[in-house]
Amino acid sequence: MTTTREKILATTSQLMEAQGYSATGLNQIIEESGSPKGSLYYYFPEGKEQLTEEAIRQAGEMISEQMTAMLDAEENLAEAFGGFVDALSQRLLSSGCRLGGPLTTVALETANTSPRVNQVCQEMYRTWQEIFRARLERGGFSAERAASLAVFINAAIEGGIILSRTRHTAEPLLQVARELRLLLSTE
Amino acid sequence: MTTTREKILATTSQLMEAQGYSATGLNQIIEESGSPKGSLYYYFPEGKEQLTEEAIRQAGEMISEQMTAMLDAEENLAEAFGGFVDALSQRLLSSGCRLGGPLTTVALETANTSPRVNQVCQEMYRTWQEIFRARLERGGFSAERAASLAVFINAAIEGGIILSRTRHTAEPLLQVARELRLLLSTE
DNA sequence: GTCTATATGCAGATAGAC
DNA sequence: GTCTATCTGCATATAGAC
Repeated sequence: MTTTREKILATTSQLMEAQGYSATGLNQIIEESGSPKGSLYYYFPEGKEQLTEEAIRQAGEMISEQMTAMLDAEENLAEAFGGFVDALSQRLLSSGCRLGGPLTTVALETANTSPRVNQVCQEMYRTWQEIFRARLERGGFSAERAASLAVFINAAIEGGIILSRTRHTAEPLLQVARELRLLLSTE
Repeated sequence: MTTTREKILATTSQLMEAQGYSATGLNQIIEESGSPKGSLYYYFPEGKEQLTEEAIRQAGEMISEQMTAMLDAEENLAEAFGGFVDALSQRLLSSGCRLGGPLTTVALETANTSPRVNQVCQEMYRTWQEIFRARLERGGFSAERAASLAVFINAAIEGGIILSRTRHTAEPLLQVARELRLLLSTE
């Protein structure tokens, strides 16, 4: 069952992923989700920031789950990460290079303007890095190396998303996948 | 001599780097630059998109020059790239983690909404990657490996900027610098 | 829970005086 | 070249009926 509240949240994260925070209006969210217009402030009385916070958290946690599942399913370390980034670029490609990174744009836009949204973005990035770190340590890296590499991998992926979305091709992100495979198999 | 036109351009790229495209209003640009209000549409008759295009190009080319200079000045390959990223994080830090990457935010925001701005962002990223590629080839990498690594390095840097701005610390970008040093000295 | 109507403000852009 | 005034539209948010 999909409640009105859930439809609003799903539409919000999708639109914000594609357009960013400022460019996404509440009217557009209502319209696109086909939700009753009066419901938005009923479910999210604190307005756009509250709505965004919840949407970002939900989208971030969905990625976390997919990430954990994929990294655990593959025994080989390099292939585990390579495969995960391949999956991301698949998602990017099948959306016409519009979707890619539910946090990326919003995190940048709100870093210095909305403490509330910034907080949840920090939290999500930390969660992802922790998942990476744990998998790297399990794959044989020392605690220290794993922690540093986790941040680096996170950065490479986010940057790959920027380049792919700007160039309207999955190629940059696929190159990131290839380089990560090399990096993790040689070390 | 700083003309009115130049002041408007400089203020635009600075504000957009910190706040993004949508969040930066023309009124704010006028106000902050201390420019005569009537001048904006005199110098940039095609409006916000034209202004942004020129501001992004100017800022991107400034980075290109600094990049070329720094990469050429250091003989050791790993240190050349490491030092350049260190310099970026220095810039980020001294702006209170607000500035960092004149393209990053704007490139994401306008990727699917303004062909004109998107075009110049693509152009600038290509230019940077070409500079990286040439330096990597000069440092001993094959043509093919250099091209692929150049994109990867570009991605890691842009992603490091996202993480640093989100977390309000230079640390992530500094970690990128460290990992790049490792990557380029072992291969 | 959902509706309509609306308050309020700022956005980008334009016109015309000087 | 610069200024002021203004058009038009959409943004977030709120009030109150049903």
